[in-house]
Amino acid sequence: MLQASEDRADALFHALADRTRRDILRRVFAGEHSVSTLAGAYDMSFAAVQKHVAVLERAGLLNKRRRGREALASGDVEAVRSASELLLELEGIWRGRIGRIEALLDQSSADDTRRGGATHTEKSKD
Amino acid sequence: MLQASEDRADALFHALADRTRRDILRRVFAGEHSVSTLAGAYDMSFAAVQKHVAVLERAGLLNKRRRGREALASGDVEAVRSASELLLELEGIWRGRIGRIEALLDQSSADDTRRGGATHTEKSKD
DNA sequence: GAAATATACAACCAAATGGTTGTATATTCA
DNA sequence: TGAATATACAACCATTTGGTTGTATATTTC
Repeated sequence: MLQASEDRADALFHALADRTRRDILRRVFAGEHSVSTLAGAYDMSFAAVQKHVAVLERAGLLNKRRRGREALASGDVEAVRSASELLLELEGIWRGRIGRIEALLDQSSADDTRRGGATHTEKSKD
Repeated sequence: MLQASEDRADALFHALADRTRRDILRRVFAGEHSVSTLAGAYDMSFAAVQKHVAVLERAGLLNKRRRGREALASGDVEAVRSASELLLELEGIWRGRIGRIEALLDQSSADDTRRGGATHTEKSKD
């Protein structure tokens, strides 16, 4: 489906909407950290932190690589840039790669929310 | 990090993490819309859309003004800018990491005695 | 004044979220 | 080899979320 783009936006912003996850992001953007190391930084169980890391990974905000028994996580700056572009797109500012996203959103918001989405590419049919 | 600041970030990203709310935002950034008009655009109850508008309003992403019996909503660019800055902060941390890596690579040939500091404003390579 | 319209909000419900503990499976180390 | 470590994941639980319907209150409009 073409709503994949909206699914991705949902996942991105949802992942960012938690302070623990944002803090994890700051750490993994500064450098690689194992899940254990990250878990040690918070007052919650290892499993809880592991779930936060999984949410971030599913949103594409971090990548994991394996080194022996540990999983090293590092931030993916491309996903952050995607989020930034989505914000610009909301304001109605279209530039760079956003033009490509536009075509997708144009259709997907019409499908997802019925009755045509709020695209700024005037298709006026009010 | 003040908790109020994190609360605000939570609210901002949470509000953005729903496709209906993002679609509402696109509309109210394009121009003022009454809650009724917005509600008419989606396949859900008026109350549901009203709640979405309330979430966006609490996050500061839109403002409402009263005109007679209707409430006109319009987007607040400042809130979107706040969200953008939060994302830029992450990118900035990432740039710092890249800067440190480059500094280390430089050092490996120079065999300098001095260890690099945490924050380097290095050239970005996009 | 009565009816229609626009908003607000409470109460309710199913599903998702953020946490927990427990178990299983690799991998490293003594 | 056996113990400790690192990860993964299932099952469970309380709270939040996104939707519903119903009711109340202004404001237009007829």
